Amino acid sequence: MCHISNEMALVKNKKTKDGAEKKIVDAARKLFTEKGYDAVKTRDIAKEAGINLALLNYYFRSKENLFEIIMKENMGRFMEVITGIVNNEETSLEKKIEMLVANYIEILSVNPDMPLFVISNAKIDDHRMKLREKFLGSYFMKQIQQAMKAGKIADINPASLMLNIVGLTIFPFVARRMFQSSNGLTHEAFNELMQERKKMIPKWIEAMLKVK
Amino acid sequence: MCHISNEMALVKNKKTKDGAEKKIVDAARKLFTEKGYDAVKTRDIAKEAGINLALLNYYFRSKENLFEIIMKENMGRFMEVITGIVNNEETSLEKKIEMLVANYIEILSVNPDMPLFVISNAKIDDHRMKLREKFLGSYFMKQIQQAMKAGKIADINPASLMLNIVGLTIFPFVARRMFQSSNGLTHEAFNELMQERKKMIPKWIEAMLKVK
DNA sequence: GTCTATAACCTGATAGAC
DNA sequence: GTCTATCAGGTTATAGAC
Repeated sequence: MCHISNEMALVKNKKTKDGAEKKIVDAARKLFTEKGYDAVKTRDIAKEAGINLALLNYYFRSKENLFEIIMKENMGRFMEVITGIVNNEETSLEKKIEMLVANYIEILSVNPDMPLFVISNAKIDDHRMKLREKFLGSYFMKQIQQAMKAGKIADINPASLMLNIVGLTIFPFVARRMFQSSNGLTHEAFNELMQERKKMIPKWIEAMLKVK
Repeated sequence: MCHISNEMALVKNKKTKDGAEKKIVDAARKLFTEKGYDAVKTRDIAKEAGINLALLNYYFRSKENLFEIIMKENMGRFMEVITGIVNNEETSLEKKIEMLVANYIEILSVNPDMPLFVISNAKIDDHRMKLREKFLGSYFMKQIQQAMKAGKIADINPASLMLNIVGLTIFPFVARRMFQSSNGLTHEAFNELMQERKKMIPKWIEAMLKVK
């Protein structure tokens, strides 16, 4: 993508980035993802980043701006993964479902608060609408429709199928806090459960696809 | 339920309640449920209720107090329904699943923002932990375990089964805003979709319960 | 670039008139 | 009971020194 001779310049321009700017973004990502926009104060971010409040505004001009950056980051990661899997013309239907589930769970195990962040932040409304289009306009959907015509799977509303795959996979993360209370599931037990579901969900989906 | 002669007294005691107090609660319910605790300002509630800010504090003393009332309202409705269904010793496993799904969807169709409210409000942490216990300690779970022993259904982690039922049912409401954008699903189409799912989810669950 | 100090604004809650 | 006015504290953002 770029010549070796350019790399030094790149490093010089963008710096190695363990400076204040990166510290602030890291702190913002952590706090916003955990608690949402309103609950996080710019002072919290500055403190978490170990820098001064004024510096945050020097780099990012406003709280809203900083939030926007984190949000795009989060949405982007998800979208990339989905798009890659869902438009691959080489893989089978079964493989796609398996990959979707596995990749979601992989990403979310590292960043379990992300779904709640995406879903519950009113500020996101503009950005998050593309998931549906990405799914419904994909090669994956073509495969589904072909299989339905061939009688290999039962008729199902595409939106419902999408809700089933995404719901079975993501819902546990969304509702995670309801089960991880003091006397509830430990962090380890939750992850174990999700690893188990990673194997089962594709099988469950297949079974569902045979129901008339 | 109550004698006609009592009705006048009731009206006198509790008032007809289209006074300020009810207006405030109604406004608070709407806004809190839609946007969450932090995003809603007491001024917003007062404005929505068409009364003055001071009156809100006169009746409810604090924002937190008012929130608590709404929350108990929301949690209460859900809990009642679940408890009733899940501990009924007369109904079959299949019937219970069907009733859980149908009742959830019924309640949520009227109040579609409720799940997001419950799930995403950090303030609720104390109250919401009982769902898991209610489920896992129920007669419903006994039936599941019996059926598993009898080989009628495949072995499944009880927590996973619960996540499947609740997830398939509730997730669409949680993620609703992602699909109901300008060029997305209309309100009517969404409700139609959920009515369809009301029929299908019990069948899907049954199919899943046969997967090894 | 980074800091301290402070301006400008927002928000929950109360005092006090009616 | 209901209102206007206002307080006390918090919060975002900026000015200005270094």
